[in-house]
Amino acid sequence: MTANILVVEDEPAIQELLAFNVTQCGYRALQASDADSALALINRALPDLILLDWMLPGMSGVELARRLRADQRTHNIPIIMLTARTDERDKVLGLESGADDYITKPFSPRELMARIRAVLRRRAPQMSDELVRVEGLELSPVTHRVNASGQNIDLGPTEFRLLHFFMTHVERVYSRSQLLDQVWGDHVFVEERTVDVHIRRLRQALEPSGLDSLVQTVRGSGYRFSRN
Amino acid sequence: MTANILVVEDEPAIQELLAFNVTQCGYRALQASDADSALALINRALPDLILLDWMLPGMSGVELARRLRADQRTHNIPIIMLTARTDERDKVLGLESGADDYITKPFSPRELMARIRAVLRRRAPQMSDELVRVEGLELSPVTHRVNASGQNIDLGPTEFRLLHFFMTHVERVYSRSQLLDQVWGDHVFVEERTVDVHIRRLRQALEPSGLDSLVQTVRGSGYRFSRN
DNA sequence: CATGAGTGTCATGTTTTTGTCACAATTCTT
DNA sequence: AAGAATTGTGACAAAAACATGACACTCATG
Repeated sequence: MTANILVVEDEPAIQELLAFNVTQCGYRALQASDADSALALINRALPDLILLDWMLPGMSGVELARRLRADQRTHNIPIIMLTARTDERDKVLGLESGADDYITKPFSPRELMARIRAVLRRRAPQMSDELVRVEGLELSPVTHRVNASGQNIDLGPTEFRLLHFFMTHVERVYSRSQLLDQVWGDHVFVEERTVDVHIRRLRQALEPSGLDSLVQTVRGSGYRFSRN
Repeated sequence: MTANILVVEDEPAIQELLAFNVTQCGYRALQASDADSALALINRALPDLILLDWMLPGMSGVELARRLRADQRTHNIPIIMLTARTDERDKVLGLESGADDYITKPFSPRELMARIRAVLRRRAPQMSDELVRVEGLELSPVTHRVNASGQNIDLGPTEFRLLHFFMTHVERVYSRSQLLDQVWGDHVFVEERTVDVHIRRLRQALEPSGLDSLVQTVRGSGYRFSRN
């Protein structure tokens, strides 16, 4: 879920600064200090975004950007170009390099982050915003509402995600740790029994509509969402 | 249904490049190289969007933008400002002059297109200047007024845009960053919490009419405008 | 140049959410 | 049936999310 961001910058201090800011914001930072090792890294672990320094030893950032655009696999990885200064000469090159955004040094971390988020958001594939229906239950990711045969049901964020997951994965049994991975995220450290508590809260919320029986416990294995 | 885009740029090479990219993307391109001929063209064939160079011989781009905003008919034509400068003060100026977005040279065609699409998309659902009515609330984009069952409500510019956006996007939940994109513009670097403050100001303004309950907060997700 | 409106940010209150635990209830083993 | 696992429940403290009020800054206007 967290995006991988590749930082390509030859000056160690700036590279570190960039990587720091990136990780600080919850992204994973990959680092390269020249175009060749960047290419190698890109082929190995396709990043979700590339912060690319304009000037690099050997192959320049512009050249690297061109190559990435030429390759089918890397064709639509967004690139944010880092430039030291905006001078006329660079303008012409910049128009064709295929970068998605530019940022000139010196830059503020906030501006950098804003641009990263903006670019990622633009690229973000639209999630399945479809209305999910199961057995008289309707959950709409878009409006963030749940209702059981007309009656509105309100849930806390976690219960909402949990129900959403269940409704899109009916019939199948999930262990507590699987649910933690899927609903909480695979990086969080919480007790497995916490799942029980949220299952209970979900059932409690569904109770007035009588649909709480959809949340079934499979002793020794986990939970399942299903009619029957 | 293809949109007309007016390119106002004095440097012939860049003008051509812009026009080329614009048509390449399926839009119709109109061209002008100074503010006066731009005005003439605008009055003749109202374009759907204007790409406006910051620096122009004679009347500057900023001045032209101001005039367009002052005129009833051109008041809501979206403008994307093209600027060579990158410092914060100019950015603010550009925005307050009424531009919907701006882009600094050097820019890539990709970036330009992304912004054009973004701006057009933003404008599209709002259609014309029709009076918007929701649940006893009336908002008129033309007169820039809001009233709740006869009682006039006055709002600051930001609250007005926020309410306008909400009224034309009822029921759906928007995250703070989405609201920043939609109401502020996706290039503005402001704290996400700023949204909270403006939500509060909007609620405060709606309170006397009791309609403040339409602005709902969805914990962990954002805000929603809706009855219920 | 003072004034007042409009904004963005911050510090501080308030409310909700959440993870954990202790203990009750249930089911399974022997 | 007793004991061992396993799951359900209610309570609670800590954390997170949100609301609110204050303040500084900018800018157009008089």
